[in-house]
Order: sequence, then C-alpha cells, then structure tokens
Amino acid sequence: MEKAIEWKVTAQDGEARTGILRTRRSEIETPVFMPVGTQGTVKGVRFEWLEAELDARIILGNTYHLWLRPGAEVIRELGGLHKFSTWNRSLLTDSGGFQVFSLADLRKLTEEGVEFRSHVNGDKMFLSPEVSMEIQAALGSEIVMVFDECAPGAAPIDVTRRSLEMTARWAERSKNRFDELQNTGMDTGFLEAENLSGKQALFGIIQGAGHLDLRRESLNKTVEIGFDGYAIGGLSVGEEKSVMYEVLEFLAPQMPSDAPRYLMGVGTPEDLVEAVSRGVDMFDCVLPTRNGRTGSAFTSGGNLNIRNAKFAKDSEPLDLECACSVCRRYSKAYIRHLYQAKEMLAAVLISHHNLAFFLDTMRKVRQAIKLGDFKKFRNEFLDKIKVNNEIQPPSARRKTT
RNA sequence: GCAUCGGUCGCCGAUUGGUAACGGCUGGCAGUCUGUAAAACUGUCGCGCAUCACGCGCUAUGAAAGUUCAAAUCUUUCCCGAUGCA
Repeated sequence: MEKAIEWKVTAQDGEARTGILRTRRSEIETPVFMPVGTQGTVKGVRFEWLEAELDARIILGNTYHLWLRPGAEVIRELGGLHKFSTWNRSLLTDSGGFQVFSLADLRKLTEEGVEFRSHVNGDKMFLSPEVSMEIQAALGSEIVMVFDECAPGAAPIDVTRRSLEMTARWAERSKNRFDELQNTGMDTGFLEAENLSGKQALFGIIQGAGHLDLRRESLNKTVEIGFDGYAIGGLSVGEEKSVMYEVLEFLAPQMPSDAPRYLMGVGTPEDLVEAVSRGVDMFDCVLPTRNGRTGSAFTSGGNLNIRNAKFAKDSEPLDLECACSVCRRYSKAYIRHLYQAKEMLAAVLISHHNLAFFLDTMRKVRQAIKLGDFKKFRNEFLDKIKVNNEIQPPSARRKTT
C-alpha cells in the first residue's frame, strides 16, 4: 500500500541524524523546526515571508482552536485549511490534546473524551479521539496527531500511568476513526503525489512524564498500534530541564529509527540542539513568535530583551551574525522605539527574526550532521549562547548597570 | 494694580494642627514565557541601604519666615496659575 509520507535518513552522526520527509505537499529536510500557527496563522508573520525568505516547509495548526473558531464546518466548506488560508505547503495539526492540559480549569475529563467550556464564549464542547480525527480530516493537514492526554510534567507515577494508559486507548480509537475517514474521502487535503497515497499521515504520541519505565511502556503500546511517525509528548510542561534531557536520552534511541521522531512543543535553541543530539527529528514551539511579540529576541549570543534601556541608542541589528531581512535593515534602537511606542511592527520584526534564527539554526544543525561535525557545532553553539544567558547573582547585576 | 480661589509623585486626587510615601491614571525600569485562553503576565518606581525573606534610615505637600511640644494644615511676605474687576 502506498504510504502517506516517505521518510529517509540521509546522514547520521552519533544519535543525531538528517533526513528527508516527503509529504503529499512538500519535501522537508530534518531535523526541522515547525513554526506554530495555532489559529491558521503564524502570529505576525505573513505566509509570503514564511515561504520566500524563511523557507518554512511545514507549520502547525490547532484542532481545538480552529474548531471553536471559525469552526470545522466553515473550513470544510471552504475546501480545507490549505485553501482557506492559502498555505500550500505542509501542515501538521495538533489534536487538541495539549488543550486538555493547558485549559485544565475549563474541562472535564472522562474515558469517552473531554468536555470543554469554550474559552471564547463558555459554550459546552465535547472533544474525543473520534471528533478530533473528524476535525483534522476537515482541516486536511498532512500530519494528524492522535488525541492524547498530556499529564503535568511533575505528575506522580500513578497519575501518569492512568494518563498514559488512557492515551493508549485513545490512540487506538484515533487510528480506527482516522482510517475510516481516510477510506471515505473525508480528508479535504487529498492530493495525488508520486509514490505517495495522497492521504493524511497519523502520528502517535508517547507520554509518561519523567518516569522512564512508563515512557518505555507508552512507547511499546504506541508502536504496537503502529503509526507513520512517533511524537514525544508531555515534556516542557513544568518538569525540570534535566528530566527532559534524561527522558530524551533514554527514549529517542529506542523509538523506531525508520520513522520521524517529533518532540512536541520544544523548545529553546539550546533544547533543539540538545534534542537533535539525542536523536529527535522534528520540533515545534511557540517561543519564537510569542517571545517575539513580547519583546524578547533569540540570537547567536543568547537572548535579549529589546525593552532594555541599554538598547536605546544601539544602532546594531538584533544579531550581527543573522542574515535575515530584519537584521539586514533595522537597528535595535529602532525596534526598541517601535516596541516602546506600542507599534505592532515591533512584534512583527522580532517574530520574523526569531523564526529566521530558529530555522537557520536547524539548517546549520543539518549541515554539521552531514559533515560529521555535529559534536563540535553543538559545543560551540551552546557556549556562545551561554555568554548572555548566564544568570548573574543579583548583586553583580545591580552593580553593572 | 485690586479681589477671590488655588499650588501635595509625571498627571489627578486623599491627607485640613497629631507618624503625609495612601489611591487612581500615565509612563519608566526589569523579569517571565517551551504541542499559544498570551501584541500577555509579574515585580518595581521619592532618595539611600539591605534583599532568601521580613525590612532599616533619610527627605518631601510652590519658597521663605513665624506661631506651636507638634505645621501640608494656622499667620505673614514672596513666587506661580485660574477667574473677575479696573
């Protein structure tokens, strides 16, 4: 049977690897960072920029948010999320599973599914594995995520076990409904492509918080069901950073090596490099766009906050080493002025740069792996970022300003 | 020039003889953000010190002088503003 996606490893350096992921709509080099476009838009960044300059091949959309507004039926009638939004490259849609975690105060969780009170207008809404698959078919994304429950990072072992067991049952229900929908042509994004089925791909999600034995158990259950790719969920949700690295180091090498490994919701530039070194292929994170909107820029020398008074007369770009269109043209002083004056362009410019930095970092990561140089790259990259990000003791910080 | 009413933090106000750093707004300074309820949120903003935390000291109600144990508050003069009359 023809596959929904095609995945090939092209180079390996330690656990780190590069690959080519082909979907029905685009060819994606991995390791890849996928900008988050929750509501059908990568906040503050036009598709023209994502396509031409940033060259993002795949972005995210969100089942829960698009279901609430404008609604799955609206998008289905308009021909799916690609046609509706005009984004013609690949889409990965999150299932709403993360909202089970992030909107914990607004939901009731049962075996059957999750009742949400809409954060928009308070309506009662019911989301289940089946409903999530139906919405994602209407959206027509290239990669569909199973509906999972994401337990808090520091959840105790019994809570985590119950959670991952339900996630496994939900994974099976997700797959069953997904297959039915594919077979009855409910996917709005169907597109014939050479050697591919033209259908959607479905990724399973491994949970288990910081408990390694549970992670292994969740991995086994998920692989047993069988998916086109495998995601690691439930990291960067409140646990210590060391726990995340420990879980990755343990888990990623055990995941099927012939399918892409996707670390959901991660992370900082350091996290990306660390995770790649442990064998992860795909990432998404809100940080570049959210931090961009709130004045914080990621650079090769670490993070900076454009609001800081020290940038008022700084005529240099956000990152001297960055070749993006923002850094080629605009100074920190000007962007800071825009931010202070509450001009929306400040958020647009920093978000753009941040995405450029993330995508460019991934490009460098891939190149280093291909050259067999990844270890050296990783050390240099992390050392450089550390210079600005080192936390100084409060007394030292005060005296220097 | 005369009369009346005023002058408290960047702005507006509370304090009307008994510890003025009390409230609102605007703005400043800094921090946070990881499958987006976020163009958001948190802290702080008289000065100095301390800071893990609780704090500690000093100064301050247009200016000066006076009355008083005690003055933003009462008195006098001056400065500034608004209004009215010449």
